[in-house]
Amino acid sequence: MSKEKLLAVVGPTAVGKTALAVRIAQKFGGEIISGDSMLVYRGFNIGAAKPTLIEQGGIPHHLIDILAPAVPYSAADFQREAGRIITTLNEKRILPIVAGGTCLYVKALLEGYRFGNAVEDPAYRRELNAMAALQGKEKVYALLTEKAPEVARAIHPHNLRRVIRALETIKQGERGVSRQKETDGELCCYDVYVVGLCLERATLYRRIEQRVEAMLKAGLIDEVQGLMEAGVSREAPAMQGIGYKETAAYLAGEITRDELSENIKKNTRHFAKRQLTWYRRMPYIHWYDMEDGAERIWPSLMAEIARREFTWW
RNA sequence: GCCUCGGUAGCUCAGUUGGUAGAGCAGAGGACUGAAAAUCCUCGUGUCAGUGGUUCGAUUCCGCUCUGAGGCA
Repeated sequence: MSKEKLLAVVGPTAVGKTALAVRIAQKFGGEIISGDSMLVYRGFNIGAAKPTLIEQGGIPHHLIDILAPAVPYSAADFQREAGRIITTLNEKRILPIVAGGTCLYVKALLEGYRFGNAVEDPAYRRELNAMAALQGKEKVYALLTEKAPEVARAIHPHNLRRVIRALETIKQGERGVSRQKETDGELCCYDVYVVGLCLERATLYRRIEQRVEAMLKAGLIDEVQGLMEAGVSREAPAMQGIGYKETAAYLAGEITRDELSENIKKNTRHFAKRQLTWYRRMPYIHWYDMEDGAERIWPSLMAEIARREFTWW
């Protein structure tokens, strides 16, 4: 059985993934699947850099605006839903293009992570978080060491999130966090061409700062205020996104307007840096340098996609 | 002009009762399998403003110079 065809566009935040993906889709008759943990939430637009209808250029976009802000979403959810869409599009002979910056999501999809069966357990998470707050993270880690020492050894004691997830899987009868993949020996479980867009660090950071200024000018503060007035809690998953948590802090009077702008820029830079760490572990990415603009890379990119027979007609 | 307090890592500063120095932030690298825009780990040599002096030894004490802030005229 031959693998399903897929095109992926990855790269650090603010590098220009969205625009390029749309352009490829227009050229090859594709549809876009967002690989982004924030775009799934309705009402989170400016801060999440969600493409507007105009920016979507008439191309169908999947996995955007599918959830209310308080609904949890996960890498496993993404993997399952994106997988279904890819299958459907392949059957319809439409090129699926996954574009997005949530590296765990994209990597899990491409490499076929087997997430296991343990589901999120909000009550248990709350209990363990409370334990950490009262008695320290070490206490929770000690619990994990007691139940599964070999699982504990792979996780840093301070990394509460991952310690809790490990305990969650054990509580549901699994032996720790899965490390399995569905690919048998091969890197990716799709017939995929992965386009990576890159910029020099200094250029990337400059673009990030410009984009943050643009978001503030476009009304980010009003957007967040509106969401909070509509009842979205600061604890909602969607409010953890960069741009949102800082603006919520500003609206609560915890930071100044200058600090707001600086904090969003700083956190976005940190985020971009973490993304780049993921990409170094994805050796199948074909890198294209955006330093001189998208026009420069367009011809060679087109040639490569055509060569891969991503078009069926 | 005089007085006071400063001048130490890219930034904000601590410190050395004299034995050439360290935090936070920034920055860099890394981890990551159902919260991931999350969470977590590692990395700090810099004419201690300059220059004379005292001293075995000065970034630390003293003098002078430059420089910043404040005060008095």
